[in-house]
Amino acid sequence: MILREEMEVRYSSVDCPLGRLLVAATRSGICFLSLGETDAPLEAALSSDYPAARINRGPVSSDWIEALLAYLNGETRNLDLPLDVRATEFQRRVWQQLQAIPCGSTRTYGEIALALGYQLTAARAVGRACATNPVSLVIPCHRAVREDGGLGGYRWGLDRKRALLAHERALTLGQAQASAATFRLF
DNA sequence: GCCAGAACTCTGG
DNA sequence: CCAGAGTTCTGGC
Repeated sequence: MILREEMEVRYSSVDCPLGRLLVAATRSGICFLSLGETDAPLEAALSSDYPAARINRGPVSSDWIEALLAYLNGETRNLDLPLDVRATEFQRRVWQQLQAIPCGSTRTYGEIALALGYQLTAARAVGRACATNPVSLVIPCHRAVREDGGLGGYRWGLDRKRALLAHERALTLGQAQASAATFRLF
């Protein structure tokens, strides 16, 4: 990930249906999100992505955290939160495509490549751009899947990707309550 | 700059 | 079904 000197990052972590959720933000928006079992690896991932930033545990907008939890609890389907992420032009275009995928559906890496005007073979590069998305959930990289029906990969664990897609599918079918109640990993 | 390696996809055996 | 090649981009050296 790109480093920005003198960047001030605060982070906070909470329990959520998928385990631990770490939210990191600058003054202007969310710059990093991670999901895992325990805080330690999530903190390590944060510093690894922002090696030059001044990172401290501290208050993060409760509105943002509430919005994320509401989404994970099936109370809302859209996440429209301010972001503060650095990206190459290509990444920005891919991430924009990801955000255009409606909750409950998916696109293949190849479809995204074509939508951007590239050859189908650019799918691999699209996968790379998805993999380096620093703000999962808000930029829904879990909605990108393989052409052959496979899930592809997920930085925070394929079980979470699978759970997120099942959750969103259920939400779309109007089974929010059922989904919220059964949202689990294994 | 150059290079190896990707969260891919298609082809051929 | 598996191996290999082709495409496009990125991070590290």
